[in-house]
Amino acid sequence: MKIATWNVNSLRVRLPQVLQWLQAHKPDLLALQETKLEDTRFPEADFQAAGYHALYSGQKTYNGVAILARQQGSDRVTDIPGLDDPQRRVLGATFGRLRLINLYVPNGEAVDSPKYAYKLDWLDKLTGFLSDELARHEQLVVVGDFNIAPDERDVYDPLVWEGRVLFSQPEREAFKGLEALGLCDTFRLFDQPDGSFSWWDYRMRGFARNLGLRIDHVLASRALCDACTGCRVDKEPRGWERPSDHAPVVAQFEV
DNA sequence: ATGGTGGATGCTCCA
Repeated sequence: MKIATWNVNSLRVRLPQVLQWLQAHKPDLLALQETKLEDTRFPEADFQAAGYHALYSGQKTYNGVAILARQQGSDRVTDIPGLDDPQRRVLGATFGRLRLINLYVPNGEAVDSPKYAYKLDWLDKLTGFLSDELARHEQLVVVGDFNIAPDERDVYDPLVWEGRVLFSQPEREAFKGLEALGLCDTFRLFDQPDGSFSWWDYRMRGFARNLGLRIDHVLASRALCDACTGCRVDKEPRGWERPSDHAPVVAQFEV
């Protein structure tokens, strides 16, 4: 089972790239974030033609999540229980025995912003939700744009980023709280090249200089961590013409 | 010098 996550920053713009990537890598599941499309505008027929079922929870202009899957999904969920949030950032579904939760965690803007408080509250509610999901599903995978770089290796310059949004201690503690539930960061189960990132700012030639952060993750329950045979960032699409600012992260499971 | 770049929207917000 190959599972991937990719913040596409507008599916309208990136649709040809997503279709090309699907053809090349043939994942069983691909989770997308920042589709920025209302559900009525979702290009379902294009994905059907490529051999994928689509689940989506979108909104105009901002946010929006989707799951492309080789098999049909069931038990779709689009909200964190107890969190009344019009922003479309959550999409979960069950595929066979495997439960997938796709997240677009709030960015937070800056540590002194109201959006940062919203982010921390969102992560707190998420933790409760995922605790329940873990109790229900032995095979749970939680993927997406977490907008958190978990440790020093995940930022190009830890000193520059210390205390800043995406790398602040409360955010990293929230990430550790997810790990404490029994979710592992599959990327760190394997040796990785230094300077492995999943997002590079469009500005200041960030990608060309590898000034990036690793904020897109594939977390898995214990049973699936034991069955994980690899996890890597596919930097290639970030180098394409008119790219998303994020690269796909791909994990392989022997299930 | 609070920049710089990209996406969607529509005289600006979000990342």
